[in-house]
Amino acid sequence: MTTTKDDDIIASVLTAYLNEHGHRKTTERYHILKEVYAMEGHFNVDSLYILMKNKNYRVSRATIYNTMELLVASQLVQKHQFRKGMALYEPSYFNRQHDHLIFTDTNEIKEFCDPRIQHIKDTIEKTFDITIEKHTLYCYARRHPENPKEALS
Amino acid sequence: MTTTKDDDIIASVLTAYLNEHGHRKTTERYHILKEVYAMEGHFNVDSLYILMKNKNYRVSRATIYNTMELLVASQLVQKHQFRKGMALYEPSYFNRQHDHLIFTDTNEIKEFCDPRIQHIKDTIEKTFDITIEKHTLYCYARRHPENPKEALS
DNA sequence: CTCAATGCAAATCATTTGCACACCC
DNA sequence: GGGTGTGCAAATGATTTGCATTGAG
Repeated sequence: MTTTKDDDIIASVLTAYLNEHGHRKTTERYHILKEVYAMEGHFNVDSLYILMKNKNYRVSRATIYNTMELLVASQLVQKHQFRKGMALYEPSYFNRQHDHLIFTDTNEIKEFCDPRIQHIKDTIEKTFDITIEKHTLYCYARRHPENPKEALS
Repeated sequence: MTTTKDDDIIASVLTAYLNEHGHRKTTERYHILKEVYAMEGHFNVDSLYILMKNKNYRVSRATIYNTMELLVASQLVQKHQFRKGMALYEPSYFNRQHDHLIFTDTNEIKEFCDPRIQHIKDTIEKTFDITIEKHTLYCYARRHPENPKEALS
């Protein structure tokens, strides 16, 4: 959920990015950005495509794929590959850095923040003398264990 | 690199798993297991397939895919999706739990162990009252920064 | 003997690409 | 106007699936 003001902010972030990189400011790019930020939770390209088609936007999957790449590059969106198959995306401008807990049986995804991950990254950067550009920490769990008896022990 | 003794150990682990799950102990499964453990570093299905073809094994990609799934299920192998495209695998029986640092420009992959990741997992398990079955922590960095000047600052 | 497992080739499916047209600069 | 970006449809590529055949139990 974003307000009109929020929409203005993210649009200006995109504009800055497009200007800086000499890309055109097409209407499609702004439409996609708006709808991305209207999505709830994590979503895939196809669900966004269907949604926009239903709203009578004239848009193609190809353009959505292209635009998602720009949105990821401009830090407005994060892309995830939690499992095989399609990638999932999430708007990231108003959220602070978080990691993910994936329930493999219900497909639920929960987010968590733990400051210790940053400490680990700091150590790695010093150890290898590099700069970490991004990280992904995915924890996989199951809500309903295959063997309930084992789960109790 | 594995010794003959190591090969016996991993073969017996596979045997135990196949018995326990009522799967047949086919020669292909043991051949694939042996060659998997002879691979250096992380590898993909196709490189394993080519290698086995060159060694004159009669094997198909389909069988390798099926067998890799068994090897992952039996904890003998770990599967990774570091980037889009093909999955990478690594034998895991003789290695202790580690995480990965991926260099996006050189495709190099380094491993590291940090005990704090276990502490994070412990916290998540308590917070959500669940059992984490596995996790992946991938840190992405670049050896040769796009903008060397920025890298210095 | 029987049915799970194999090899092969065709099918799948998310994503990418080629191309003619549209519209941002 | 010129060329980047778009929509559409066809291509791609890793993985999966169907099916006739093989071989483990």
